[in-house]
Amino acid sequence: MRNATDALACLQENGYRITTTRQAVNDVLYRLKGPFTIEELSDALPGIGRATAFRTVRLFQDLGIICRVNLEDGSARYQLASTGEHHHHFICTECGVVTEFIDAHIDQAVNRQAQGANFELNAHTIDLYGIGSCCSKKCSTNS
Amino acid sequence: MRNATDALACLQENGYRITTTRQAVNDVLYRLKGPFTIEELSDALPGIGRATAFRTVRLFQDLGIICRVNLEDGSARYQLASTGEHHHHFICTECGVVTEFIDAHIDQAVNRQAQGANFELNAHTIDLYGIGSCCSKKCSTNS
DNA sequence: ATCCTAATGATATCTAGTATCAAATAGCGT
DNA sequence: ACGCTATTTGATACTAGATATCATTAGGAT
Repeated sequence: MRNATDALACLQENGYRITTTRQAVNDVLYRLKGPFTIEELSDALPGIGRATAFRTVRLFQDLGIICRVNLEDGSARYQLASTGEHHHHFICTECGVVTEFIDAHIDQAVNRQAQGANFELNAHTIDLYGIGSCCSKKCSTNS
Repeated sequence: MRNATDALACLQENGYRITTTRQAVNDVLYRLKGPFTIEELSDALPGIGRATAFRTVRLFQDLGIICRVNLEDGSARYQLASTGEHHHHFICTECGVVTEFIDAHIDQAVNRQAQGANFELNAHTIDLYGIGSCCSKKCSTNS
């Protein structure tokens, strides 16, 4: 899911209408880039109702255009699925920025653990919380 | 945190009073065993107010007596922290049972990944979703 | 251009969780 | 055992995040 038009094509392919609302949401997605709450998205789209913001986010999520990030406290953020692929998250607890990463070693270790426990693995989430490079400069005095 | 009385001792050690309410909550915790929502806990304790159920769960969580499990959909469940230690979760998407596990290999890989990305890691959560041994027998026909 | 269905927005509602505050009570000193 | 005081509790109201309802709007096939 690279280009802004891909999302629209994806809508069409799946039998959903390309409405001005969905185009507007899509535009904002590609402008925001970072993780956003639905409130933020809704604020960025004054003409669009809250319910529709939620509906559209859910639709885009179902279509794999955006992915949900669960924060430590249970609150949700969303962002463009930069890769449609499987990935994990660095979540900066200072500024909330979420960075995706892929790590084959971790995935291997996870798969081995699941096999060893006779667990039929369908999905897994790995979220790392801490201070990212985005904020570490400011925090050079801690610990 | 093995015995039901340990939780009460833990309360006392931390300067919290051992009230009948907290004892009742503690009893239910040890009876429920599996992961529960606060509503379920509240239902199991008719005499105890909703607000107190939430308060007590939070307190027990802060004391490490129970741990919070974030489900895929963002909803929260709680269960006895079988180890006070760092651990991860197998979450059975059939029956909702959560099993804890410890895996040094995964933790190592996570730490390496964080170091490589110049990310000051404070915490991480790893949740595996799939069919556990609790349910795999019933599902022997799938895939 | 017309028509039908999907999508939208306003609103009400729901759920999870927190704040408030008066009443109850744990547990201390005596 | 008794009383005192700070902690805890329950009822209630409230907030935030999200969904249901439903009349209106608009996409897009014809």
